[in-house]
Amino acid sequence: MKARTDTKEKIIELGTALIKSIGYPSLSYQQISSQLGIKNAAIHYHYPSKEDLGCDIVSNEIARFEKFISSVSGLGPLEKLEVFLGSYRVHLEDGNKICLIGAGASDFLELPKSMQLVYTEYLFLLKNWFIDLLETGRKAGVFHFKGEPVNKASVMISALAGALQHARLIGNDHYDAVAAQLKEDLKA
Amino acid sequence: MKARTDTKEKIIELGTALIKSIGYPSLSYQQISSQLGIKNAAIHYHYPSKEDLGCDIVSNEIARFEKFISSVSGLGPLEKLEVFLGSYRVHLEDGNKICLIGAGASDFLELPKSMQLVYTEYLFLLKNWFIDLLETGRKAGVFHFKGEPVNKASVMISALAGALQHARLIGNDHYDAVAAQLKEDLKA
DNA sequence: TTGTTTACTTACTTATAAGTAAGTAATTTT
DNA sequence: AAAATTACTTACTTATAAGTAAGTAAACAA
Repeated sequence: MKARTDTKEKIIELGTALIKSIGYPSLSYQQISSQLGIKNAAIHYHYPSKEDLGCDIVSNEIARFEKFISSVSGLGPLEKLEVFLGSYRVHLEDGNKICLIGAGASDFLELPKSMQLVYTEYLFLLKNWFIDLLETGRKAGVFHFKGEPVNKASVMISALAGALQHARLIGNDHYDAVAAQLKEDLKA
Repeated sequence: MKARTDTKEKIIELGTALIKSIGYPSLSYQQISSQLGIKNAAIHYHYPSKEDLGCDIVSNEIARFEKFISSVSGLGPLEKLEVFLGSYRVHLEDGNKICLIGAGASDFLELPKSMQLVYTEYLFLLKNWFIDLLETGRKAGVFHFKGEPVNKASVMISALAGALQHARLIGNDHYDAVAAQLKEDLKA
């Protein structure tokens, strides 16, 4: 097996899971290589530096989110929100992970500039999608809230990211309570 | 200077700031000792292991929060909320720190059991204070919201913790937008 | 079928981390 | 004044981290 492998994809997949579990600074080539049954240098072959790997992990997650956006583009505001909430909740059952943005944000000051830039791009993308969702939903009479969509969107994305984290300390019910209250608050 | 020093207090203070900046796993004895002008072993004298230091930092923050609770006990619900929001916002101006619970939560799976337990105790304390605040405020007709106080409190503490983190990526305005919207949502 | 590229492994370097043992000087206690 | 305690420093150990240089075997291209 010297050509055509899926090692690079496996590195990204496992690297993503590890950052969501333990964060970028605690992520080591050792953990990836041992779990994939390869050597450290094999990772360096695909990603010369840890920074390269980190950037590709975030970029990959952006691409996945863009696919998500397309895939729900035909749905109504309420259904879009439900799908998003569901995909977000998966983190909890999958080893009490947190979302990638939350993980990147709490390690932000330790990240290389290149990673910071990609993370910022990712959060803007997410926030804008949410703003549009709330704006469209309100115009359609599906969502009800005070103030500007941008401010409500800010509350919702930060509450969901924070809830995943807090759930680690006090249990998954905390996340469900947050998600339920956010939906309740959007009703008439 | 061989007796009666305030080195231990300085270690706690700087250690707290460093955890809020870069997180517990990235915190090193080296950074503390160099900034305080002492040697690594001096920290080990006061805190034999990093785990001891970590636990004391969180315990110390709990004690500080308990003092905060007492200090605002005479205020009305709205004033209590304002003081809390203000003290929370300080993190932003102070080198884009995040709150200690948020920092601990995102590194939770890397922490020793002893630290996890103290963090859990801290979050329960904070959440319960918030629940009581919302419950009292609603009975007094100051706050208005749907659902149970516990759920609204969950949203608010997670939104604020998440907002401090997200502000690192997209600017401090994000936190202010979250704080403003949360207050707006509590009005009649 | 020879040469080149791909996808690695082996073996190494350098840096930094937590932690420890032994020594020391000032202070405090007896 | 002597003994003990406090608050360190010096010097060391062990572990783990990212990263690199050189070698190798399979696949593919010419």
